[in-house]
Amino acid sequence: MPRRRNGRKRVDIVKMENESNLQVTFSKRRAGLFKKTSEHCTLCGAEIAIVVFSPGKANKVYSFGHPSVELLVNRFHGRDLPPPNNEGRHNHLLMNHQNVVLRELNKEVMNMEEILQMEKSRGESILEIRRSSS
Amino acid sequence: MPRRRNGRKRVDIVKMENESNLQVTFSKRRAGLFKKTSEHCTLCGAEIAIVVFSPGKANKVYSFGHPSVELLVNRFHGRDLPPPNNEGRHNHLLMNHQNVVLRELNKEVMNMEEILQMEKSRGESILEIRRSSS
DNA sequence: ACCGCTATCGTTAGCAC
DNA sequence: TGTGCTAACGATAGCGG
Repeated sequence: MPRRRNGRKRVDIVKMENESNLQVTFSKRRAGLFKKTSEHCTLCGAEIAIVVFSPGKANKVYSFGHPSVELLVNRFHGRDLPPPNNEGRHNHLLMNHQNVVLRELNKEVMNMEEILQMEKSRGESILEIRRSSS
Repeated sequence: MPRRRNGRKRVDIVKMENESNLQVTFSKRRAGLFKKTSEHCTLCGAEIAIVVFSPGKANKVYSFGHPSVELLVNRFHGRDLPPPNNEGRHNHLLMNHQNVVLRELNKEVMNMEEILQMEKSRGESILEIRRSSS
């Protein structure tokens, strides 16, 4: 007789509290994430770099990149890496780049605010329809 | 009368040949990948940077990073950024400030992503209710 | 090109070991 | 802690608009 199990339940996307569950979930989902990343590369011919730091004290690093993390990160920066010994120059370039990122993030926030507004009114209009058709 | 559709079929993980299908799949799977990445961050408190270049001529770049792609990539390279001279120190302080701003902005984006998701599923559940009550 | 739909496939939470 | 299982959940291929 096959023993009935409960199976999985929905899980809210909020920080997990239970430490040991968190570890298990971190491992499982990290594996899934890397698999999906690799599939995305192969299926679509996309070039992807991903770097994951584990939570907590361990703070181990896991990475995957095709063709390579370095190459893609350099291309992301739109330049070759500066010589690591020239600190001032390095920081200046980084700061310039951070300004760009800041600008882009701000744009992102603005876009999302717009989308959110649209979603809200969509929901409300549906409520309107329900109300008026009841 | 509800028309029966075929639904999805298994798909081998090999480079897709059909260009237009590839574009669609790239968009859909990229969205899924970023969602999973963001969920991994939130659920497990992991720190993740991901950079995706679209295939073909367009070669657009999509990225997500928490706290930020820069910070994580720098940590990945094993070089923290503390220069000791005055100018460097000045820049360093500025950069710390910018990192704080980046973190805040990223949090904002993530919060909004969450809210947006909730709004979306709210809309969908309302649609469900409408469907089942009609 | 983009969005909505849904049958089907793929991922994973909760257990048991 | 790690491996294996499976019901249930979530992602998405194939269509239609």
